[in-house]
Amino acid sequence: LVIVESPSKCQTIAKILATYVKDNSLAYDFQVSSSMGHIRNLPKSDTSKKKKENQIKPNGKFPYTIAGIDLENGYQPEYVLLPGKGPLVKELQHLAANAELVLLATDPDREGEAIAWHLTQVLDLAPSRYQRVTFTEITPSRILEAVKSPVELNTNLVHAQETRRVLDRLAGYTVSPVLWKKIAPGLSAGRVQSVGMAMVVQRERERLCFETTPYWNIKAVLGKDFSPQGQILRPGSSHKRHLLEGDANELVKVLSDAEFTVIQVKSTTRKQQPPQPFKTSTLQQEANRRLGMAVQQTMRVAQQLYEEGLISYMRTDSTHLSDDAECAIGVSVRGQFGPDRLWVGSSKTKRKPKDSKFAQEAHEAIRPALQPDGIFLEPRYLLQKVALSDQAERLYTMIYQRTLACRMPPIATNQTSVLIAGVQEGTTAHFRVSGSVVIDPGYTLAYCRDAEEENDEAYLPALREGQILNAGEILAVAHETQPPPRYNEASFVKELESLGVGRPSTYSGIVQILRDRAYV
DNA sequence: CAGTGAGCGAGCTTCCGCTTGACTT
Repeated sequence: LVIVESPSKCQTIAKILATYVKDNSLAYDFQVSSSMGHIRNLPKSDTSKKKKENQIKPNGKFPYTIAGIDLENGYQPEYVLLPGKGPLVKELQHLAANAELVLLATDPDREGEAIAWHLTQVLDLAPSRYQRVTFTEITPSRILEAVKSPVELNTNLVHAQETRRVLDRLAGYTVSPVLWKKIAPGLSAGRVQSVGMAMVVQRERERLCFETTPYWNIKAVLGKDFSPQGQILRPGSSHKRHLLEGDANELVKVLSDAEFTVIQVKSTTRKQQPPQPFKTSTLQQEANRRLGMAVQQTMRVAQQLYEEGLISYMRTDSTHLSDDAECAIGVSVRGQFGPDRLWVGSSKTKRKPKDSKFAQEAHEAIRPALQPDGIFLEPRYLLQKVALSDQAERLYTMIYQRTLACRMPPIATNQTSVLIAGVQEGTTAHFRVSGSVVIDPGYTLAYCRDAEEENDEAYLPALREGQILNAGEILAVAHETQPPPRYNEASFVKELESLGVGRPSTYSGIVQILRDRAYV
């Protein structure tokens, strides 16, 4: 009996194992089943009987209790079956009893290890009756490898999970009742949500104490055929100069008859590396920015795509791609953009996946799923295969394009920066104007950049050093300093992840709690 | 005697993280 967490994996794994049994690589017959995530948890609240017991403390201590945790006895947790899991557990018990050996194949992360341990308890498995096996990809070679080389159940991980669980309850169930009493019933506090809330509060405080300050700088419209709108620089510096209104107007007057000369033209090539494959947090951010989807909506649609066998697992903190996926990317990129557009890079230049230091990497990156022929389904054939909502189609297309782009060359742009001096009666003012032109679109052929990123581009006419420019209009332009922006769902999730707060399966839930309980 | 209303007491809210599908709006 093989037990995994997600039922959608069962059939795939069963099929793979069956082929190995057929060619005698494996000696058992296999049955694959799933736990559907966790099977046990701390009780939501103590039974009234237990509460009464706890009210009278023989040792005279203040009767303080936390549901499901024995405070007097080394914080021993009490576990109960999750509501509704009874029939499933019974079925697993039955299967386990009739199986020669139980392979615990839950996810190779902290929660997965704990689920495996809970299974040993609930299914009453002696150490000789079970083995722990792990794999991060559901491919024939990896599955065979895993089954042939079982590992020890990692009790350190199991303890870590239990500690996490107990601490979360201790904190949440201690602070929340204070809020009911002091503020309003039904409020909540916890290790994750309160940190998220604090982020929002802190940002709002920064905004409140921010003093908007007006400033001016000077724009010079020069030349006949073009109008480079340069920014005036601080004397002897390459930084933009911020002026007071009076000084700005004064300078406009002085410069109105100035002679403008190009004193430096600097051109550099800039390369921008392709992005990393999607993981949950970045998918949520991009779907929010590009498709205008709420975090929760993104996850719902991604779940549909996953169930249709169109994308890999959508709750992941890894940007790793399997070898099979790399091959499929090669086929797609070569087919659509030509063989020279596949960018393997040398071992030095290749961008290594740089995952968050909090990542547990139980799964792959979020990418298109491999079809039976070993390649990705092109977005244009998507609707022929399966009926999908507009949103699902757009999300799949975004994932497909991003996955290809990750293995394509960097985008190269030519950045030109021109320094112009305006001289009048001994006063010299330096202006700078910059432009950028794409010389090699690189990965943007597959995955276009944000409108925001493209805004940086500006056409610049050919200019040479020493060239005299015709003075046109000189303007003082008023600006205001801006407070830091409020979070949106995307930037909020990004910040949570970078702080290591929450997990891929909970990002959307955190947003939901803050909204539903009207904390924000 | 039926209906009304005051007063009282009991029970509930809450954490985080892993999974679906069975529910209702």
